[in-house]
Amino acid sequence: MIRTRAAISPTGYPHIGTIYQVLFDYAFAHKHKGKFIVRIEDTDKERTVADAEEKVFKALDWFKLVEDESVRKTGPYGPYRQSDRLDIYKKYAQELINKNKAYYCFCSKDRLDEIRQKLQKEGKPPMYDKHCLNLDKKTIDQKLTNKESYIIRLYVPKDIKIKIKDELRGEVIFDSNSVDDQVLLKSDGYPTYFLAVVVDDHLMEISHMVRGEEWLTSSAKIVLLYEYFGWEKPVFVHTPIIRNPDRSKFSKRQGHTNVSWYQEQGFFPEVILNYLALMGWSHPQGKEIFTLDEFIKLFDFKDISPVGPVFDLNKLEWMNGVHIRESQDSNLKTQIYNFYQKKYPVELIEKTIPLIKERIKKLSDYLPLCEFFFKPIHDLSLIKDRSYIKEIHKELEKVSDWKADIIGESMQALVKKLNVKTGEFFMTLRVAITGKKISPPLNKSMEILGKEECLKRLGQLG
RNA sequence: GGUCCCGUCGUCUAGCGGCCUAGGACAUCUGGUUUUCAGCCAGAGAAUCAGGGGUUCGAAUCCCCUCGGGAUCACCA
Repeated sequence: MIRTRAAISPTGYPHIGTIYQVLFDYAFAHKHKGKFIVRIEDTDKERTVADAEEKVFKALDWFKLVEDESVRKTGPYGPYRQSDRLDIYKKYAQELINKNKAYYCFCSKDRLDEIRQKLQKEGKPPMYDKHCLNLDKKTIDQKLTNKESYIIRLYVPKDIKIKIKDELRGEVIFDSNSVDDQVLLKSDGYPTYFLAVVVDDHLMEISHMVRGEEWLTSSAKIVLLYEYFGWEKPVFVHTPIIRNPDRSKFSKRQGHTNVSWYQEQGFFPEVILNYLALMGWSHPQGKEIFTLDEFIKLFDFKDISPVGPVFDLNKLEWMNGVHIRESQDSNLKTQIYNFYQKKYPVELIEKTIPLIKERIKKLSDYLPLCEFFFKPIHDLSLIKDRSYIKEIHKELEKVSDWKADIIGESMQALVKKLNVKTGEFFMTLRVAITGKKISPPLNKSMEILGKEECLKRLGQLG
């Protein structure tokens, strides 16, 4: 049974990188008729944010990357929130102590800071000096009965090689001397990430541990823990991390990392997924546009390239534009209507769709282009020559059959009569009607606006 | 700094020893359609496959070194 999981730490807004991970988890699980689980990793009390959990689920719903098991959709492996599993971690930490694979540490934070600083000064990696490793049993018991504050550390032996097989990179070998005696259980009784993931992934029977490449270095600790417990390891997959243009980790300083931004801009979730899928993975036939179902069918971790891809908003916009152009008009109408909180009359939006479909790349492009349909916009500074606006008004009054092509013919005739430049004339008319130099096709727009409204707008200028 | 990962057009990538005088997509530029802007159509430029050594009849593809970039080194995840 294939079981993948997203380990979500509820510390803020859903990150686009998280969705990137989840996409792979979800696709792989679905491809193999397995299960995709969402686990809330809230073992850092300081950083946990109250409504972050809810936001994550909302984001997953938006993308339709819905999980099979989670805190809100309970299954046989719960609880799915780590803060609800504290007793479990304690038990397993104790097991490691009993096996001599972990040990109590009573060092003060000050002491730890001290040795860290000292090592750093010497240019060495800052690691714990195993000071408490060899405390005798009596001392430990005494300290424990005295209720001294303690943590539990992982025992990492000297001079061994720790091997991990990564699905994308093959075998990666670490020297245990460069692996720190990681804290497993904190003084507040909460586990650290390392203990918690291993215990949970095992108990929840996760078959593929998919996480970002930033975790690769620390996977030696994970491997050690699996071996200490005597548990079968999952398949390790370290996916590339999305990069900024300067190739550093994708950050909000250089890009838009919050899912909410993409929602506000009017990107479509399926398009974002399509785009994300193309980062590190490519369709066997070189297709760029495909559905999630198609991706699921074709996807395999083995085909992901380990190179960290730079996020290209340009291409995403292009894709979103393609999606809009390929949408059903009625569907697009509803999308726009809802996007603007139903503020604008849906019948009017419907009429404008054919005019703007090829002109917008995201839903938020709609209003700047179409606002004039809903209210008059006048910008006199854009009009060079207002002298013939009265003529236009007079001419349009005569148009009885208010249709785009007839309006157009009448205006063309006026251009000849006035002997002015066609381009200039229509630019004047365009600005008079739409308030902007860039607009949807003019005649059609005028038809939609209606004769009365058009004459009114011209009247106000003439 | 130690350790680990990575390195094909500006960007995403195809390529898995001969089909590569390196293909596609986005972006850029040019022309066409045109009453603006898009869209569409046509075309162009753009990678000495990071560099240097090997292996081989033959290397973007295999090996080694160098360089470059990234990640990580918390009682954070």
